[in-house]
Amino acid sequence: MPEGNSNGSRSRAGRTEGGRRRLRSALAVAALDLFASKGYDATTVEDIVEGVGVGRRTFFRYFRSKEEVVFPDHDERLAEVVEELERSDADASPMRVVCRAAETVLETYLAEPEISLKRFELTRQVSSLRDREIVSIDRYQRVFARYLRRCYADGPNADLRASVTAATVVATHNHVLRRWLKSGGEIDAHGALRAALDDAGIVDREPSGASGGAGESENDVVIGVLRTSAPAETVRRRIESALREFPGSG
Amino acid sequence: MPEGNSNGSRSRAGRTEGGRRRLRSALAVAALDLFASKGYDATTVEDIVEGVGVGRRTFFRYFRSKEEVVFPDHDERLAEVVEELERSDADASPMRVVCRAAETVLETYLAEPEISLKRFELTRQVSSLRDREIVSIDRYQRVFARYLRRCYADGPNADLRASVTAATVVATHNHVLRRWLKSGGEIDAHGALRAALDDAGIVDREPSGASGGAGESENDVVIGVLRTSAPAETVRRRIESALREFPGSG
DNA sequence: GATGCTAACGGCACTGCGTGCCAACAGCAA
DNA sequence: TTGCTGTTGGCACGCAGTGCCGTTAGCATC
Repeated sequence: MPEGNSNGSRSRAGRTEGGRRRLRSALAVAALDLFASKGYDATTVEDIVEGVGVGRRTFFRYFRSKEEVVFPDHDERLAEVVEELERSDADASPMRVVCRAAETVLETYLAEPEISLKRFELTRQVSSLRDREIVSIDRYQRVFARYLRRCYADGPNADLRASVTAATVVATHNHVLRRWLKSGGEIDAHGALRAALDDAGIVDREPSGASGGAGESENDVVIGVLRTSAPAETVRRRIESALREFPGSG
Repeated sequence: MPEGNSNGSRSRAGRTEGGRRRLRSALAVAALDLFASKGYDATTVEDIVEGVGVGRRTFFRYFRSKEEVVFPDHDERLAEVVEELERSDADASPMRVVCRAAETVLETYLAEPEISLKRFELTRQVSSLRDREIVSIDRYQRVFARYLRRCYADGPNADLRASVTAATVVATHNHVLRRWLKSGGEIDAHGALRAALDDAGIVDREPSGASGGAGESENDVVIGVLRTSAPAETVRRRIESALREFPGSG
């Protein structure tokens, strides 16, 4: 009789389906409450499960680690982004696709502001959680880079261009997210992201009339930045780099 | 008599100064050897200290954790970069300073190729070590961004520009480092970094004659990239962004 | 040479995370 | 009732990392 539980009444009811998500949620809520009240390090898994009335072993069946309870279903989120990239229109500008994906990521934070803000507070205080978040952000960046690398596959310096572009988009996303978090979720994050992507020199908006063909490009003005004293190779590279921003040329 | 050590003869010699570094090095070597031979996870701290003939407790006096033995004196390296940025010429182009710093970081890898390559092999196999490296790379990026933020302090969008530039430089550095590691340390990493920074559209080279003054800028040609259908605000931003690349205008 | 001080080391015990294993139990089908 | 499956709790275990204390080497001092 392993029912030697000091906790008398517990709904040991069979959780075939919906019960699992309820319990998972209950564990997460209890954990975050404790983390906020007595600190992350001072909170043991024992403390968490005690409040929910469940065994310590069960906790690790719902979360791989104590840290994961702070970033639940992060894998699913990442998988969603991967899927979004994979099913993206092959004709669309890769830059635009990635920017959309960044917007999707931002959306996951905006969808539940109170949780995001609470997590932000936690990650600010606990270094191990901060590190964990850095790692998950890097996962997104990797996924972006992989997608872009495929798009650029035939061009020169595909790998470098993909890495740099992914880094730029992610850095911009993080900048906006940070501002949103620091504002307590007040500012218009979507608008800020659009503006920031624009400021960062990334083409996000679809050109007004054209759909990516080369026919309308006569209206475009190409401007680059270089010195007349620069070597010819540099000039070539810079112009190539500039041309990449136009759809249909990548 | 807690000298109940099964290990009979051990040089319990007094290590006042040089002995510390020797022991630290011996521990690191023993650890890396074991990691390579029987795997990181399968190697316990007990195993490591056993070969060196030292107590388990002592290991943690030399390394804060089992992971740190793979990335020794990473904090010092970071501190060196911070110092390099702080004592940089205030008149120099911030972009150039950061690129130099990235070169310094690359140099720390090139200085001891066999260790870097061994560590690369380890981080490829062990996810926790990979995560750890991602975090330390992010530390550099943060330091770069902080420096650039100060330089851009008076300009518009200083924070965003600093973050994006830092991300770009770091991504470029990582790209080159990765290629160097994958080549087994064969390729010319320095040259590759210069070329990559150039490809990524970053101004690294000092202009041939001028020293950053405005007097010589008549020789410069300003070229940007935008669409004629873009709103006026976008045009203004893009031109501003282009002008930033010239020394004396940031 | 005896004494005291400091720094490093070894060992021990302890906390806490994460895991493997097993018995118990609910739900369902035959 | 019997068998099968999935979930749970408890238990034991390995291991990382820490606090504590006794011991020892090295050095200065009397």
